[in-house]
Amino acid sequence: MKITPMTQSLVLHFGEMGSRWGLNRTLGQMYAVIVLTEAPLNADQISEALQISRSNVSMGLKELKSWNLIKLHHIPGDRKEYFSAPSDIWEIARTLVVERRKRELDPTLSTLRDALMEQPSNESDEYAQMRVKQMHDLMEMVTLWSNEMQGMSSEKLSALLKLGEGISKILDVKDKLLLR
Amino acid sequence: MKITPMTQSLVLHFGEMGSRWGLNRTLGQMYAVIVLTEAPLNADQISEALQISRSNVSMGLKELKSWNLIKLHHIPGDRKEYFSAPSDIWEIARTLVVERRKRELDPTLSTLRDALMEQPSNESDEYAQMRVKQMHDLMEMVTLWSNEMQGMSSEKLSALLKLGEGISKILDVKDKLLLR
DNA sequence: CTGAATTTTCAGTAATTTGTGAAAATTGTA
DNA sequence: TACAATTTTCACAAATTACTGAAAATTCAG
Repeated sequence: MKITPMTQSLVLHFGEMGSRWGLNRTLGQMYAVIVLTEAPLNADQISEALQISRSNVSMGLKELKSWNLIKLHHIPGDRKEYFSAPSDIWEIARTLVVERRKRELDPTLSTLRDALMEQPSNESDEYAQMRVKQMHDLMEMVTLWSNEMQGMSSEKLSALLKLGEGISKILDVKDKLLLR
Repeated sequence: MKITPMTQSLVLHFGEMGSRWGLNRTLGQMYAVIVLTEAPLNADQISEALQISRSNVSMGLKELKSWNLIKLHHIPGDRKEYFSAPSDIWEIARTLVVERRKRELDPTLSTLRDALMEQPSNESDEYAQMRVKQMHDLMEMVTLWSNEMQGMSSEKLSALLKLGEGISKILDVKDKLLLR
């Protein structure tokens, strides 16, 4: 598959960013080309578009699947598998947040809980445990939000984000409002 | 500096997670030991506690400084520099969000803007540009939030996060409330 | 200003991560 | 079931990233 110069430069950029996003260069490039192309693509097309080996594409797809970021299609009369990204960008964002939470927060939350169960052996352990408690509570709240987000419709999510600076005002009046 | 078993296991865990957090193993370990220790530490103490070279610590501190994650102290009569983490965990979280946004979103936002300025050369470019527009708008909203967060007090931030599932309800009644 | 203490830099090496081709496994159709 | 098409796995190679010790630079007390 040929790729337009515009897509090409976006793909390169997403490759660069991929590493900063917990993925890696190839994964970033692969997802870019999938997101930016309307028709579902098969592994060979991706391999050709990005000039990477077929086996590398296979591994990349495996990982994108584990992130729930791609949809699988079958084209009648064609044995190949075709892949596309969700058409709703909010769905992609929601998935990214949830999956990153699973990878970045959940394991730590569990380690922090373990540390809280331990008996502090001295003063410095007591301090450490106090810090652990703070981190734990904060991360638990973030987890709650991420769960909340998971269940929100794209419309609602969009409305929430659009609040932007309005959020501060809302916080100020929230108590009054909810008491009615 | 000796390190208690409890701190030790937390440090190891944060090392593992470090890589998932856009830092790296050593950076994760370094920040863990700094956050979990009450007294500010100097480079030699960190080097000893983590069993890594003095030069590695120097490079790590440089990076932690660039993330605005550590505070510098001087102890009278001692020429060494001492480092600590903010005592307010919310401040740490706020800084992390802002710095990650700088690294993960800002460069992409600018690339997306560039792509939007270009003249689509054909139908597939038109589709790509439509996707770019969606991503751009979404990321811009997230940026707005991150800026908002930057200016929020720890108390307010905490209150906001505590809303948790309440956020949905608030969204539902927001229009009514703000119209009064 | 001198020089000892301290921090930073950097070139080389070590460790880790990523990518490939070939072979194995799987899939689906005839 | 047989077999060709397709996908996956995996051992090795390539590329990238992280770590070290030695040397250079900086800092500051006297």
